[in-house]
Amino acid sequence: MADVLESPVYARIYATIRRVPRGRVCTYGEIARAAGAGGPRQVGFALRHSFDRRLPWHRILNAAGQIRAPGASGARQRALLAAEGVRFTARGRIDLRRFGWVAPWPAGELPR
DNA sequence: CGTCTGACGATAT
DNA sequence: TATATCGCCAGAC
Repeated sequence: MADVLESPVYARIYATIRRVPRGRVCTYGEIARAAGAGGPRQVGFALRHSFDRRLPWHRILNAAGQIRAPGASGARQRALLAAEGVRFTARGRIDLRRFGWVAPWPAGELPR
């Protein structure tokens, strides 16, 4: 199990994702910044390889407020979000000004 | 090492 | 608003 996903950076990525509140959403880029990850694509990688990790993975969208999860996951994501009260625009996007959540402080650090 | 891929993001058009 | 392009970066091989 010497999985790369067990490294500290992934632990921070997952920890940050777990902080996204129900009914709110966050972007790949914001998670990456707050977790001190290499970048948005690393967050995508983390999610793609994270079955069964008790993560609110469906609350992660791209910077345009669009679902980027591939295939069936996309439809599932949309349903999960709708179930938490997140509303979509007519063209299937989410208004980040309204549902967006920004990490208050970087993972690992505490406010002072 | 070099090359390719991708659940990204910013910018130009 | 949509598409094209480029920058970015971890992993896979």
